Amino acid sequence: MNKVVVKKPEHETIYVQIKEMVLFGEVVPGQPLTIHGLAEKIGAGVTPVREAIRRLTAEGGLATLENRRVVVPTMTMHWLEQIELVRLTVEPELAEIGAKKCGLDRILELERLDALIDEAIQKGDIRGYLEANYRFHFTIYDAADALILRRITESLWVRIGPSLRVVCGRFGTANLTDQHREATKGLRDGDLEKVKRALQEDIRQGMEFIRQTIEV
Amino acid sequence: MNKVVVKKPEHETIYVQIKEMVLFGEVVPGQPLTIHGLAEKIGAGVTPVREAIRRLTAEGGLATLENRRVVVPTMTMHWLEQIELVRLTVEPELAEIGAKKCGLDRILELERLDALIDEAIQKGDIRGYLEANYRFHFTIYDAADALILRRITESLWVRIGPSLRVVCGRFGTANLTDQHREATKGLRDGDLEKVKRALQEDIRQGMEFIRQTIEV
DNA sequence: ACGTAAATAATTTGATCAAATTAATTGATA
DNA sequence: TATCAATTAATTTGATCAAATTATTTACGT
Repeated sequence: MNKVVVKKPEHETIYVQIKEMVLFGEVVPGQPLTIHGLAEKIGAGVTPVREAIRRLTAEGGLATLENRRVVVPTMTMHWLEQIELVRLTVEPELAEIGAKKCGLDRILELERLDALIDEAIQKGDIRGYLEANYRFHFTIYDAADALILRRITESLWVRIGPSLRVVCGRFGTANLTDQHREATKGLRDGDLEKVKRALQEDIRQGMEFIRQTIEV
Repeated sequence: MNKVVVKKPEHETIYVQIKEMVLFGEVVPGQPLTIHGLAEKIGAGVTPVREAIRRLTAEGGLATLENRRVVVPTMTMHWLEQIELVRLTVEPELAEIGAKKCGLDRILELERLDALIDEAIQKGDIRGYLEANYRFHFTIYDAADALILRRITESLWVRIGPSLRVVCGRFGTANLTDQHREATKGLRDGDLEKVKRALQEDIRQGMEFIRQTIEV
């Protein structure tokens, strides 16, 4: 009867917290972060915070300068192209595999998230939009049960999170086009190609938005 | 005149050390690693070792079990397919971009490494082969100057390092086919397509070897 | 005012240790 | 012998602090 509760180490939960700060636009490109600052904000010691930072840095969500300072990386055109290349390879693949395995419960969850996205767009709730959007995508991807592709994708999302926040601030949530309805319909109808195309289009549009916020 | 020497933090150098243990076959799939064990072996405190482990774990070179134990992951067929998919997308791309930018100095370096590879194969020097092979590939990739693709590729290589060591042990270095000569020739002649094809073939063969070591 | 060096402050870094967690061992019981 | 609980050992984890490193400010001279 034991092991019902597996208490996770603190560096694990801290990692998730900081990752969500990055993913959901609570930090801004170029923003410096200090270990003590994060530890205090989160209410934890510096040791587990350091472990969490190293982990997120390895995934590209943060970067350490030569000076040992930790910052939120700023997107460059060069990076954007690389990210788009891999996203367009991996995510439609993940979506196709995942769509095949999506049970009704997951489809219902996706429709719920779809509604959340619309609601957030209506309200202009940037954080809400970013979170629901993330959960929508990764609910499909998780169904694929493809750990490696999933982790690569996650490492690309932590890189674009802060930029998406800038996009929302610049253009407003109202202008965000929405391929989620198409994807959900494709799932309902078992039309895998439609799901795949919707995701491809979603990625292309998202990256294009970011491209427009990069000053030359 | 200062900043001539930027002293790197210990967790950085420890990270490199452990990564090379993984990349160059000094650890074996499934092998458990302890923080204290590594700290003692390396001659360092546990704190920087922990940071290094989190980083390498984020890249897939190590894995932490539910029990908080750190192990070298064992390859599965499922993972192999995902890794092959991404490798075949990213590495030929990196090779093509890199080949364009390869100066003579780099080509000479590649020919030197090519000779080292042959030598290691002759001697049956597994560690030497793995290291020279790694440096050969990443000398081309580094020329591409594409950070994101480079880091994705590195994260795939730390995943296959321990398996390659098994391959060498099983089949012997003598049976390793060698596409490096082809790639080098292509570089000399400015034949980018040849470089790309050689890399593709190299990847396919390497992954096929690993496939044969996975018990069903 | 301008640059530069010294002094101060802020931050990161690494060692240490007690507490928490997990693994291995022992011993008792059936 | 096998099983299970209790005990012991091993390991991870997180807080703390001094030292090292880097950033900022101050003081000084031109």
